[in-house]
Amino acid sequence: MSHESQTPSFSTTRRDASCGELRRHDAGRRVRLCGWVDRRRDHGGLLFVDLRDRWGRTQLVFDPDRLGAEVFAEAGRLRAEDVIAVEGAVRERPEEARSDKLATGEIEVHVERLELLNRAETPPFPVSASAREGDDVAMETRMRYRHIDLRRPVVQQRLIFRHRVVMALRQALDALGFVEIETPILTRSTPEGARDYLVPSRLQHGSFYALPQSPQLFKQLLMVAGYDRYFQVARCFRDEDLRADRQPEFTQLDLEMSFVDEEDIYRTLEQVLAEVWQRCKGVQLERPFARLRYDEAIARYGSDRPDLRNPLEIRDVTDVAARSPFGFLAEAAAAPRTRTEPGGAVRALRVPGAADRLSRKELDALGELVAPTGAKGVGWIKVAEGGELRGALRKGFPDALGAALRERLEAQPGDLVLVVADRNADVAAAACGRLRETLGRQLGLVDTSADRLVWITDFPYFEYDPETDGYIACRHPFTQPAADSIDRLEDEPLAVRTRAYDLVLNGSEIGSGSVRNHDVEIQKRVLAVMGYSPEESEQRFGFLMEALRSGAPPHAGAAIGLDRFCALLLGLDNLREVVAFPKTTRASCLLTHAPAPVDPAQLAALGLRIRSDVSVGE
RNA sequence: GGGGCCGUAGCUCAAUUGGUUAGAGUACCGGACUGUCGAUCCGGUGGUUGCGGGUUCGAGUCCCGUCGGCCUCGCCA
Repeated sequence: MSHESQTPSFSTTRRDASCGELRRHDAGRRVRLCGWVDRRRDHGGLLFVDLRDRWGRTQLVFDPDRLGAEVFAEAGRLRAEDVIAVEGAVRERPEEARSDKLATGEIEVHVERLELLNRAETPPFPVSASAREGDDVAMETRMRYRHIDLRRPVVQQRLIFRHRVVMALRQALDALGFVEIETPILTRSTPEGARDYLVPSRLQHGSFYALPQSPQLFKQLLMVAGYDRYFQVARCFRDEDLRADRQPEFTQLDLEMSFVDEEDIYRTLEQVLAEVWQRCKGVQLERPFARLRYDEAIARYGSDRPDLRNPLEIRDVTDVAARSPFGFLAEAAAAPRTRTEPGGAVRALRVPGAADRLSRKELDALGELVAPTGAKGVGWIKVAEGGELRGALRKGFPDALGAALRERLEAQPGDLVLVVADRNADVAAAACGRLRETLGRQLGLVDTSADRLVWITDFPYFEYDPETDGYIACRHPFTQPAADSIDRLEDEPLAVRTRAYDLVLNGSEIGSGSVRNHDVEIQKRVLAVMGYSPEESEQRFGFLMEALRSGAPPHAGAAIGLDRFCALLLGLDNLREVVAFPKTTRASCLLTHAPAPVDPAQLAALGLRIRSDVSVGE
């Protein structure tokens, strides 16, 4: 899984070595070891105990011929997870008794003295790595006994891997002149868009701190303060519903630089991440990373976080479909762009050689797959041996249209072509994106042998919000609008693009960032588009505006979702696997039973009273 | 807030159409065993089937409620 870091010396007052380091050349040494009883194999007249710590396992031999009867009897009473200290002689194992399953398999320690440091209750589930496979312990049980779960070698390796990732990041950033600075946890609400966790103030009844959703504003203030290059391994809090890839508190690698543009952020992060791959996975990352403009990503992959390991690509066939005798094709193609609608489109996905790989039933099921995107259905055409088209949709592309379609898609005999038409191009794109993802996986087209990173750039600044008939920022509103679209801020907000970027790894967004507004006038105009009056802007973000007026350098930054990043690097799909003390989907900690009711006196001190007539969520 | 799945021994699971005394592996306890490494062999303990109610001659199984966990849509970068 990972590269061993160098083992430090374990010589302390209680032990001479860890359980993972003794080798054949240590034979003859007298050593003291400490650890947990991993497993014991009791032969009556001879007793083996595997002693475990986080560095490995070492076989202990209790031989009554070399041991007092009392000590041997004491050894016989050892049970899994008892904590012991032993002293004995390292011996090379007999040839036939060597084990290649253990790094220490060539030696064993013949115990002469045994000290039981602490007796352990029978654990609720096995800690030993050599427990039977396939009997995965339920996450609920693991979280309830997390201190024991965390003792399992697989879990330890994950957290240690995470540590190595963080260390690689820290060292790489330090080498580049970055300064790690902590920002407040008790702060005030920042406009990140999520619900805040609130902390009541004892000294000011009725006022609340908010836990930060990110250090966004603080890091901008640090740029204003002249700190040039800042980073932080920052805890962030968002009080929203949970998912496998979402915890209520999570960690970001947060960074910000002054006197830079996008390119500097790209180069910096690429260098820092290459360091992580190098040191944590032993892999040389290809640099620079790939780049895609947002509209290009949507057009070719139907997603703003495409998995580039999937070779399938979407093509636009709107112009061909516009001439189709099929009404739904021609109408979708002709749907006009309006103030709030992007216009219609017909998109096609060619799946090479797949004409015979999907059954009629599977093809019909694609419609359901695509339904959540709002698409009405999926048409399909197969390219037969002679090049002629097959399937119900072929009549929608007669004669020259069929040829045009084949040419556009570079379709070969044996190919399957999936077509989605919609009066909203975004829907057609999203539907094709889903088809691409699902078929790529289902047909085994995704090349999982290498990690693929890609920057997504040139996002639209605003999104139309039908509920308020207004505009909301797609990213966050402190991003600079792209220079060549800034004039459209007031008259055509949807045409404005941001200087924001996402970093996508194997189809998952692992980070995002932007070039910030350092010009207070532009910042005001952006907030105005979002419906903030100058007074409101000043009231909510006054401290930022003030800072921007006080000598703010041009600055830009980014943040990497560290938990998700580590999970992806380890090929895990649940953040809980890389978080030491994770929470459930209801945001409780099964180990500490947080959140919990508090003493009435505590509430009184805060000036709070719990109303029983208001249910949760109201 | 909505949807889906799940809850049986410490753990991982089984239990026919609603049927009689709820089983297995492992863990645990006891015994045997001097080269094992998932030790092996023999024996044994262990159950409020999450909780509450209902239907039924009869409920682990069906229905309602509730608690908890997981996944997911909304929400959230």
